[in-house]
Amino acid sequence: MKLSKKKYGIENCYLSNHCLPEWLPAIEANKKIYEVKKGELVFKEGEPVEGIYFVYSGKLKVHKKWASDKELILRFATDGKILGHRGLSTNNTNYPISATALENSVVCYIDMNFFHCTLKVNTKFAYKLLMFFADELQESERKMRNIAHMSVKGRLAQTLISFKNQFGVNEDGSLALELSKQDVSSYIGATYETLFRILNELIEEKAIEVSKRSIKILDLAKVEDLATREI
Amino acid sequence: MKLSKKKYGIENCYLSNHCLPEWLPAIEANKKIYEVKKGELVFKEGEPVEGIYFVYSGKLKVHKKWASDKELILRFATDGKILGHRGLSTNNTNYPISATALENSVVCYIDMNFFHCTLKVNTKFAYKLLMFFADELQESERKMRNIAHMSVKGRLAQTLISFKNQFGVNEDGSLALELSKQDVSSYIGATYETLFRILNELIEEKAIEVSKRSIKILDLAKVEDLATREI
DNA sequence: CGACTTCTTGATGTAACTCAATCCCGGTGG
DNA sequence: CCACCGGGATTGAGTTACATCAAGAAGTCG
Repeated sequence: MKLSKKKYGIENCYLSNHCLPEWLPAIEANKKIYEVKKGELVFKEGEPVEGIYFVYSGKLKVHKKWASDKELILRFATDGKILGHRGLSTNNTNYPISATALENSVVCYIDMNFFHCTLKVNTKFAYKLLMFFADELQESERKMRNIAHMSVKGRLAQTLISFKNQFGVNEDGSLALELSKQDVSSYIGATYETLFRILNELIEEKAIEVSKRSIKILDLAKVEDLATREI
Repeated sequence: MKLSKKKYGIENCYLSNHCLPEWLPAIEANKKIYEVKKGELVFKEGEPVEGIYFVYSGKLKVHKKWASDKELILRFATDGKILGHRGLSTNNTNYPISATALENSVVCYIDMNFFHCTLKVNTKFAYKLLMFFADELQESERKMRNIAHMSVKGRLAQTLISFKNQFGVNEDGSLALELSKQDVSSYIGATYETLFRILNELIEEKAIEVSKRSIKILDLAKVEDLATREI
């Protein structure tokens, strides 16, 4: 991860979009823009929290380690999203999770001290962020219940629906998110092999179509049914 | 759940503890105190969000439904804690979870409109709440990973440790939280029978002692080991 | 073209769920 | 006071979904 030499504005950034206009110059003065290569780590679980990141472009995953080679992917972040906000806490000073770029990305870094100032000065932003956190918490707990009680097939169906909603589809109808099967399985909390078998089941049922790194939903009703029937 | 006739101050309440002193009269004027009987619902998943609650006394569980008879308990709330803050969100206007009293409790209700005002006026409180949400999110994601990858035994051990930290122990060393086995199993995301067997294993290993509705940790080192070894 | 991931599939193991039977205990009514 | 009842606690047996392991096929990159 290295400082970008190119100049980036502060247009497409959660922070600047919700701040007071008079605060923008301060942000401009304090931000740092980093270019992150595919596969590169933005920050790592256990490291001390130093700042917060806003995604300008690219795709990243937020994940929590497990044993030596396992992980659980908690969410994916694309442009306009926040990264590292889980480190926002006074008593816990280390990142509880890691963030890794899935493709070459550009992120905007804000020092934590300055960010805390921002929060205190921009009450509207703080309010906005609070709502964002409430949503994240809801989503997190929904996912937790699913992992606890739903079958892998149901979770996969839910994941497909949420990918569709979050990232949309390409012209050909495939999900606009290229993920390795490895990542998908880490996201739904299953092994690679299990995911593979379940994908095949769905293909046989003509519910989806898989090619290379992309997935297309053929029978949305069926997938939606699978995603909700067990709840 | 019915309005309390008794007068309650606003001392032991997350809201009043973190607000501007000059805002306290407004809170006083807007609060409603409810008495909740054991087993009674404070609010229910799916219902429209109308307000937020602060626990004065008692113990409650926050849970998410599943099928007809299953549930996942997300957390327990005792005095000083917040309830219903998951409903704090502009786009989602229904509670994503339910809250039920485990024993007779007293809660303080604040209308959501007034609460939003409070947030806008009391920036320090909003900030405090933001930190609280960050912590909740961390905890939620830690628990999610555990449910995804940890054995029931490991999760139980973690749960015992966290109960000890959150609720403390009685003079006799037993956890100061009386729960039915049903509730414990819903909290760790396992069935009643499985929990029972695992409890027995731990008893045979002389790690814990169980009587009626209380649990005592005998061998803390062992429980701590179980709680961390798989991570 | 060989080394090296990533994919695919089968075989096997097992933790945990499910269902059902029995046990235990407190309450209730005769 | 005791027999009876009901519901939670306990235990057992069977089933299943999923993980694990292993090994071959197929891309892919120098």
